[in-house]
Amino acid sequence: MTLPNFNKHLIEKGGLSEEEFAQIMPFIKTKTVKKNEFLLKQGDICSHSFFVEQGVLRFYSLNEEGKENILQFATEKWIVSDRGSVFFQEPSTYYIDAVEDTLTVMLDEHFVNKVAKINSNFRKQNEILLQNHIRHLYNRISLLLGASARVRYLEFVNMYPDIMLRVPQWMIASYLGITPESLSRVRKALAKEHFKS
Amino acid sequence: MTLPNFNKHLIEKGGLSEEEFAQIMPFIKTKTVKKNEFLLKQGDICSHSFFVEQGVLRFYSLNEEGKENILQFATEKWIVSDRGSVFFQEPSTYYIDAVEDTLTVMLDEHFVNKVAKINSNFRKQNEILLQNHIRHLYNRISLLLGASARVRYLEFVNMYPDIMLRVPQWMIASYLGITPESLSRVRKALAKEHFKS
DNA sequence: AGCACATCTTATCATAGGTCAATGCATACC
DNA sequence: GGTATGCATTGACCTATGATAAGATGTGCT
Repeated sequence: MTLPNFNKHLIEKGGLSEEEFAQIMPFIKTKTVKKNEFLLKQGDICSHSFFVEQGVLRFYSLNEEGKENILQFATEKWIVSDRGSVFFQEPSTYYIDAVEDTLTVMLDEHFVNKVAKINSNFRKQNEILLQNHIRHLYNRISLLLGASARVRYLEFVNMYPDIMLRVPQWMIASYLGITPESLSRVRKALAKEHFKS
Repeated sequence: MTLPNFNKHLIEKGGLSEEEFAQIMPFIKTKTVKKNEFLLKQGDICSHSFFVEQGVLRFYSLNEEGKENILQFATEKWIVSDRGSVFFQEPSTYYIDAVEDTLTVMLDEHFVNKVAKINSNFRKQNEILLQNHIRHLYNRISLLLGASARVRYLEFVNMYPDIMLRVPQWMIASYLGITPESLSRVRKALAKEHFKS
């Protein structure tokens, strides 16, 4: 099995050489999930992070009334995980399932350490990704605190034009914290304005 | 100058011994900010993280219309920072100022490395804090996506009863993503219900 | 081809929360 | 002691978004 995206990621973002990547390959496991199948359910202990080699995943929680709140999408070269659950070995309160048939690379809690032994830069590179992740989360919180549905949508389209095209609209609505109907209205209004000008 | 909270934090959460802590002390710098003074403004490069020894800080952004969105409060033993700005040495888009007169310990980007040299567990402990932080952010996003003002307020009170008592109500409203008037109404409704029962 | 099911749209109505303005309290300041 | 300032509350009104329900469109499955 060849994993071109995983390879690229570790080389470009992880700072590894081709040879170092080859050393890692024997240890890695992959997992395929079909559309709508789960990688993680509430109550499970999340034993791995999932690198998306090909496909789309979603990471979400359910509130008391059963409403889904989508926290994150992941397309190629993204990593999703309930980090808390992996790290602390506690039951997760989240779900991960596949939006499309997806091929993932399973990364266990020792993955970073193992790779760092091969190339010590990797730890640093990994920290960069973590810090960037936190930045994104702060940015997302800012938007949720202060911006209208319309602005949130525009930001989303701007930030993730690719995801726009691959996930159904009602999931985007969930990611934005609005109903599908509201998103439909927002889009209609935007289309109208655009047409006028 | 003695820093009992900083001491406790590094020993209890960082896993250091008293002796190791003593080794660190010579390198640390503190900074005092009066109420309403700034530690960071938009456009600055955030050169330090700030550990709160005594007092309360707030971390916020301003949107285009000048509305403040409070991302975080920090009381004793918390660390605030625009991590992205510290890490990547880029201008921040955030503000940090003092809600009360506050004594902080300034931690530069090498702090973790320096301490890790003295006690190698520290890196791990630090990662635990980071992971916990991410967990909190996810939880916050879930609430903002799916919960009413009332539920968000109740969660806040439950999670941070101490902060409740130390910051003005309009700041809590900002943290919750609602107006002070709305928060006042939510509180009124809750008080009424409580009285009935 | 035809049916079942998903998704998206549209319309109507309901409501949480925003906006604006006035009032009442504290507390700091002169 | 009096005045100014910041904060919380309240009321009247408004608006964005939610809820519900009914089509419209599309797409996979048999």
